[in-house]
Amino acid sequence: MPNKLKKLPRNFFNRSTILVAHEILGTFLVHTVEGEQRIGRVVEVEAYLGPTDLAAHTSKGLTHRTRAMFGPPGHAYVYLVYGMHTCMNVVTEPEGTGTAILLRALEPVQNVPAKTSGPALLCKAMGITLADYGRDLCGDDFHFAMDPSAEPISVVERPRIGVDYAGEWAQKPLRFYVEGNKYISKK
DNA sequence: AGCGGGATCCAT
DNA sequence: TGGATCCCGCTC
Repeated sequence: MPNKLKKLPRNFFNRSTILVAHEILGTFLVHTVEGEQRIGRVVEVEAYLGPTDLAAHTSKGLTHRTRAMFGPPGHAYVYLVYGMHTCMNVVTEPEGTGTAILLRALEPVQNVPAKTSGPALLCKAMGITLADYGRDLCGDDFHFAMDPSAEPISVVERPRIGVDYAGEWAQKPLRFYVEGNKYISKK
């Protein structure tokens, strides 16, 4: 268990997406579900760099679905994939930029009832659904927090998963994870 | 109005 | 390796 946690302010997210992707690793996602705090430590993420990034949903421009990803930083962009799974992103950079960070794996910390390795599995385990689309991530019941006394971590950079359709963008090292962590979704 | 595909997961 | 399963975005 971590020591005292300090909630991340909105300006944490209003910075370069790649920087935020690095720095969000090792922080804690806190979600209160039915009065109970579920906590998972972020160990794997991917950066999606906006309309020029052919792997990003915002490369199709502003649509009903991508509205939240073009919204202000520090909010949740949740979407449905393959007709049955939900994935969660954290919106970064100023409103209108269309950048976000996909959560790919958490390390269970507290009140986490199921597997958290994989973007859809972690949503299920943390109780995140499409109802959380566009939700503020700087509130009491849904936020990220850091342990100021935590040891530094080593970050591994790899190509993103499942974006082979994105041409040269598929090769860019925009997947980041905590080196050696047991809960990484894929090798 | 219809069609094809997807930032996944699990069983085979 | 393929099936589940449905919303989105594009085309007709």
